Amino acid sequence: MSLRSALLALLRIGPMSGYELQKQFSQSVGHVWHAPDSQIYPELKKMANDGLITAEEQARGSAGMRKLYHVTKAGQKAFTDWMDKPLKYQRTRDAAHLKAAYLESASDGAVREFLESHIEHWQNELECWEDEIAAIEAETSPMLVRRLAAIPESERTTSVAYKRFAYEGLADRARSEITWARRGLDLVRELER
Amino acid sequence: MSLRSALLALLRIGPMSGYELQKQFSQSVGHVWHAPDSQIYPELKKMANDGLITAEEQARGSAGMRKLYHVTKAGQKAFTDWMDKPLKYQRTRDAAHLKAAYLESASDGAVREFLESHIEHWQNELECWEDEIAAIEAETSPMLVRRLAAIPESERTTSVAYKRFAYEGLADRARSEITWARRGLDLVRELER
DNA sequence: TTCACCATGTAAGTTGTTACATGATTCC
DNA sequence: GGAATCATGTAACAACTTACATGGTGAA
Repeated sequence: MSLRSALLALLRIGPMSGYELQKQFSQSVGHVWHAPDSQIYPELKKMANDGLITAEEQARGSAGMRKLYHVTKAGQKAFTDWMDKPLKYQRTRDAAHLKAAYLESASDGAVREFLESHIEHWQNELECWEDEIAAIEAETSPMLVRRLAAIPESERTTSVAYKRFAYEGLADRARSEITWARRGLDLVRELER
Repeated sequence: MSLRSALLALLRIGPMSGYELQKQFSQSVGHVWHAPDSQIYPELKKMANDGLITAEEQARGSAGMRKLYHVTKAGQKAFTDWMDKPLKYQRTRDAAHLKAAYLESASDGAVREFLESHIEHWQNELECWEDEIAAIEAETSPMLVRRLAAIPESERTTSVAYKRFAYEGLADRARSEITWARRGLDLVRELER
């Protein structure tokens, strides 16, 4: 259901094609909720079937085609319903921490490599999110600018504040993972003695 | 592949039935990697087919039955291979932060409820993990005790240290989520003015 | 003309969710 | 005799992954 909500959230900014949505999912929103194109196109079709969006078919050139999706009233409602109803939390499934619990069974080099690549992974994530925060603050994020233009002035502060808040949470998480893995490297050194 | 590795990790402690494994997945390991029984039983069958484990059938009473699963050499290898090869990180899919980014579209009460239930959720998780850490330190965790009895003394410190390290990472994450959501509640108050 | 980008998908397989389904044993 | 717990699954569905498959447009 979250993919659907993420798509609705983007389409509420303005009508978009599957391709444009897909671009967003490989950039901005994609850093919060990832989805490949092979999931996006079928989902859009299903959403159109369910009446949440409508496809406006446009010709491009002589033979090219594209479908611009618009959110319907039912779609708006589906989105605000999702916003207003409590989130269902998934039970934990954390491969890195599962592996960490059995690190005594890994070969010497593998432990260090694991921790170092954990740091690298989360440092990349952190960078993405810090860039997003910077773009939000500077209001250079194209989607945010479009969204802000479409809503009354009174809501703009709130909108920016929550977006920033969301990405800060993700950045916090990344920092926490990095700190943890660094402590792991200290632990390895300690255990070696 | 992580479910398989988690099952192998447990079975390396000693032969167990599907039922016992399932119990572990609803307690200790289940707090790191969740799996329902409907996933465990078929996976055990597949693992037996793949030669990673063997089932020892035991009668209980007159008509009762149970299968004790043992790890084979191939299973041992599969586990250490998983330990030694780098983890593939899943791309981010975080419903709570996705929702947070669009909180300006939620009704007034829903924002607070969302943040409060986020805190509640992560406080529950934190409690589980802190209990696990306490059990690891006191060496009262039955699985850990069994494992420690089966390995040479020299490895015991390492084994305990990594287990503790893993759960501390999860606890850190929970704390980070709680701090974030609390900051969110502050933000709501600020925006109300 | 060729390359980057626009544009839209299908297909097969794996993993995970939710609900259903059944029966034995042990302890009180 | 009844409840908790032991014990093992199936079925239908939803979500996600990986790989494949195709063709148009626009600019250098």
